[in-house]
Amino acid sequence: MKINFYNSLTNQQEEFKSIQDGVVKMYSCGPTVYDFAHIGNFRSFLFGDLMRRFLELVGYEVQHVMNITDVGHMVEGEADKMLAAASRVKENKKSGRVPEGAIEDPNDPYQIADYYTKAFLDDANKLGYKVAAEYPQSMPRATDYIEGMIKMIERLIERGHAYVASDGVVYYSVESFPEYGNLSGNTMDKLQSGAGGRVSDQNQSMKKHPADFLLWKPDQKHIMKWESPWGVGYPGWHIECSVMAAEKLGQDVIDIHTGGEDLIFPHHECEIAQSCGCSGESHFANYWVHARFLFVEGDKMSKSQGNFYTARDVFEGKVTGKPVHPAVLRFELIKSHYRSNMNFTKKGLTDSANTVMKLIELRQELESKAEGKMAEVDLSNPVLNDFATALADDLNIAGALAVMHTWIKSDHSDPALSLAIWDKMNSVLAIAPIGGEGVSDADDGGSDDEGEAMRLEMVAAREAKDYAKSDELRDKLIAAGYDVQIGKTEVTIKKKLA
RNA sequence: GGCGCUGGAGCCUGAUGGUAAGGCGACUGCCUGCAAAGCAGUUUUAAGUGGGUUCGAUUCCCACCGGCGUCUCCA
Repeated sequence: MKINFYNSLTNQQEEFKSIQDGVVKMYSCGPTVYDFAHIGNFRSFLFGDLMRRFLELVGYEVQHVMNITDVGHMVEGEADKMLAAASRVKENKKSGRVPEGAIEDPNDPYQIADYYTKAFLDDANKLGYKVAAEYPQSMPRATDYIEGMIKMIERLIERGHAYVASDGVVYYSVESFPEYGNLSGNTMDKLQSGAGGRVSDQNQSMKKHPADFLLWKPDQKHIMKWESPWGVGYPGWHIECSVMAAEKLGQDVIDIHTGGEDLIFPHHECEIAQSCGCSGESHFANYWVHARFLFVEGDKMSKSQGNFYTARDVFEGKVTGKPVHPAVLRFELIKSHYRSNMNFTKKGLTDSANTVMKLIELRQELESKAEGKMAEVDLSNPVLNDFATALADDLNIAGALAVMHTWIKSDHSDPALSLAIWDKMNSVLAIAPIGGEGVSDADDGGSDDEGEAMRLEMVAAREAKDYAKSDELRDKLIAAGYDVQIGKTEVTIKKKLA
């Protein structure tokens, strides 16, 4: 099957070929762990997950690594991120968002990072992020790789790509790497120093070139610091990804590197400069694939706008007023193309809930009809072939979903076959539980005691032909988030997914 | 200003040089005590603007306009 991805490096769709036959090595830039991850973060992460799962569907063995950034990097002119996190944690403890006892000492950055790392893994797991669910060893933490970063910096100095400035700071010399700017288009002559308004002139004076970026900063006072040949201090932001990608994936050139579009410059540009500067190879990753940003109800998501949602905000019902099943959020976040700005809306969420419910019900129906039988199916199956072919076209998810919708409506006279097709599609979509997947099925269509009590009361009322009472109970159940169906003699209720 | 992406019905969107497909929603009917769900049907003047190529352009090309990202915190 011919697979195309849009490569940010060349600004065009390219046919995908892996370096090693049948194996794909991919790296995704992960979260910084000094706050809960938001739905925008997850849109980008889940796009990487979708890509991974698609590649597996078509037969690749995928080695997917995602880092956890737990080093508090210095932000010029602002407080250190970990220090900022410390004060936020103190506030969150007061408000109860961070439970009592979860972080004993908010002034200990390791405890903060550890807490938010666990929270992230928990969210990612619920959302069916395969690496978090099944390969936690492929999620390295930056603080465990300081030694490797120091080695890479030493090698970059040896090879003439880095220098120690007069203030003791180690910088990467962009002029030593003519390819700098190939990914972002921000070549050295075009870079307008400080056009983004984030650079202070002060820190520029020690550099050989304004675009030179930091590799190691000696700083005794920094909240997280390590010994190094250049004094006690901390590493630059970009070096961790170069080091962890090489160490975890075991080679200098990898197949795919993903991330949010904002990471193209400077982060990914700098990663390329570091990795290639160190290895001498012409490429760090052969395919750079970036996800567009997410909007909320047509606006940019921002804390000041009040439309800033973490994944757990959505789960807990802070967006819709009702709890949302993680599978619904996952589906909502992956159902639009990764290179378009998706618009996250309440309506979209309820739409997704309907689709997810429909799929789950179809599977339950197929399962009971199949009576334990399961067919073997592969991509020679026309439905799956159409599904995979759509995704092979730069992850055309809408096309794949169109295939799926058509298939749902089609004839399912061979339930064992349909079940197998369903599971194959779901191995990519991961919106409902199949053996060992990350999404819990605890509340898929079930009901709790309170709902059950109301249901029984309703049945009794109906036997007594007390329709007023029956209707009242029905309204209550609906308000409590149930779908209520009244049959000839029975009443069934189902917890809605969103 | 540079570089890059993007523009379709109420919403999300597929394919496509020749009738623009599907999903959601909405509406109607069957069903129901009434609903819901399900099934059937309806939702027919939907492609930012202006040029160009063409017998014919939503599709290819150019310009413009709008939206978005980036230009040293960032998914």
